[in-house]
Amino acid sequence: MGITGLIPFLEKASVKVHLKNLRGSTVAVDTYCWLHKGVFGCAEKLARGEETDIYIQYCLKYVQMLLSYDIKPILVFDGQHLPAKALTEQRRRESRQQSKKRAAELLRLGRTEEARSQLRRCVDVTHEMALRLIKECRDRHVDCIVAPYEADAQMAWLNKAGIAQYIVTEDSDLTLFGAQKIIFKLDLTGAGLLVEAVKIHLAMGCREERYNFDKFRRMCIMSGCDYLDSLPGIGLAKACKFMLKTEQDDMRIALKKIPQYLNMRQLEVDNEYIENFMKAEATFKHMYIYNPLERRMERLYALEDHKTDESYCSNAGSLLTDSDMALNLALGNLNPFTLKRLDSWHPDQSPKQTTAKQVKRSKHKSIWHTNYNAKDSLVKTKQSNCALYFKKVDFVGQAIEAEIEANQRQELAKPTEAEVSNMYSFGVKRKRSQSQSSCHSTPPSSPVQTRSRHNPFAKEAPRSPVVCENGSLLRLLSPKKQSPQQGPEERNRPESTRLNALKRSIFAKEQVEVRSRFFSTQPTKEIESKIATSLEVKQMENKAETSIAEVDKRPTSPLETKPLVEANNKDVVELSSGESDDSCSQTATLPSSQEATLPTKVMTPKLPPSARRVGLSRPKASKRTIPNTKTAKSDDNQTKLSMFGFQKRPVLK
DNA sequence: TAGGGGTCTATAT
DNA sequence: TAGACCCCTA
Repeated sequence: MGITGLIPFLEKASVKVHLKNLRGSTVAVDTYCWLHKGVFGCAEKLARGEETDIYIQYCLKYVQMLLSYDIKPILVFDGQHLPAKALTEQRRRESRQQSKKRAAELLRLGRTEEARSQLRRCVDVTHEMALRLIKECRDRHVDCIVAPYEADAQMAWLNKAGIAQYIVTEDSDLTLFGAQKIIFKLDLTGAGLLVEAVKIHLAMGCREERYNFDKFRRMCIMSGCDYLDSLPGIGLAKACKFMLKTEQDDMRIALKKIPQYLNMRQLEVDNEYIENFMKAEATFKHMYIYNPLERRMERLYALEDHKTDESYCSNAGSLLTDSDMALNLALGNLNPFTLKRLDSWHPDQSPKQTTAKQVKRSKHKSIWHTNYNAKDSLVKTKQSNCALYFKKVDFVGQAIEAEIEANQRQELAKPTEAEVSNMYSFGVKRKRSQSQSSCHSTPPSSPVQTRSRHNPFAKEAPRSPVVCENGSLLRLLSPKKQSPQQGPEERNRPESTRLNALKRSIFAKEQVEVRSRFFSTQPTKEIESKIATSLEVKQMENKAETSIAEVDKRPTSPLETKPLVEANNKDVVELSSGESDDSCSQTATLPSSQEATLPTKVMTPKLPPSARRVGLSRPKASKRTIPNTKTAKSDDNQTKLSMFGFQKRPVLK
């Protein structure tokens, strides 16, 4: 869930970063983010119960990338669910179960594309899958650690202890655990967005001397987090306003002033909300982590350091008294949910000469080494501009010099940033992106600013006039963006809007199926180059239309031309029969007997544009009915909260 | 008009 | 999980 809108909120505390500038450092990685993305690419295989290592390879690509920049990765995995999240997890399991049922139903109706979409939602990342990755990492001498509870707290501790200088994650919650340097949105080109805790006051809009981290954390909790829903009508902006106004450090007193300070007289802050707020704050501060140097569990911050009453820590996990069990959990040898032993690897035992496969091994010192100390996390190396300079990584078992040479050749052959910019710049601007880029406080590191897909954080570069300021080729070609039938209002729109509508209608007529967001096929490049040289919008439409015909004519793979496969009703019944989806102890896969129900790839009949939801507007039927909004919403909120294991919260009168 | 909140989509290959 | 988009409220 995270903190809604936190990453954009932290824009003034953020800066674009590239791994080449982090050489010699250690990075803790929220590995479930990678696993989730990796699983997306092979969800159908997993759902069919087929063997696949696509998700492993996906993660290893990132590991390899970090190593190639001489960065020591520490892969961190989630452990047990916190009691506060048990019901959330149950909800997720139910949701997966629902997706499984829907997939079965859709297959029965022959709507296989939609069924695929549902299948992607019903596959979960299990500890067994994580363990496969851990084993691969062991082969490569890459450190892994399973947190007793949330990986976020574990990574924040690694950062606090000086073991990891940076943290890589997609989850904005991590900022609340006190991590100092967090890299969001790391991509396979090595680019990411660095958020630095020391700059958070800039995002909050207050002077440094009036800022402290507690204010920020409290603001985030107030706006709604994993451990506490927000009060109705309170988001980040209002929470920030309140935290800047109040001088009261005792939140039990301060929170009661929310209605006055925010001029929301109808808001009621009761004692239950205040108690739950205190518990949420304690959860972020005092969650249990595993200290690999001392080989014991401890709290992220000691209770006495923050003068926290232990009674508030009921959601911050509990201490495992069996130290051997705690160690084996941290090593990944135990299933965190069932505590069943799955492996017996131990860092103090000499590594087995297991693998016949040729893998590159890192020679960074392991955090599990008995003589490891935080100073070992910084590896002194010379700077290099070559992104794939393997020499510094000091792998063994490989012809390194030859590889360095090959990689340098490859690096030199890459297009320059300016070339990439030319290839991918379409001049698209969405309203939100504009506002974000306008208040970016840090200058770009490169003299050539790009907006390429490879560098999504690059600012708009001064460049030659673009042909189509109003929409990218992507938007042009996307059949999802078809507008409703043109009416009288449509005719009154500005010319550019009408032209766009016309473009969309052209493509609707052509029934183009666009598969790649990046239009990587050859005909697409032709479209781009044609459009780039055209100055007349009308002319561009004609050319695009021609190009679409080319796209349509492109040879289709045998898989694409497979006839629609009728679903096997018997299997569908089995599929939807509600077998338990216990992600805690089993892989969330469908029985292999259901394989026949999943055709490899089929073309589905297209819905007419009018049958689709255009944009994201809510269907008429689902519009909120104003008079009942507050009561309905607060009821819903209370339900949500009770599912979190907390009591009902204050509602609007 | 700013901001909260609901809904939908992409994520990989 | 984040972001985009849209609708609604104060």
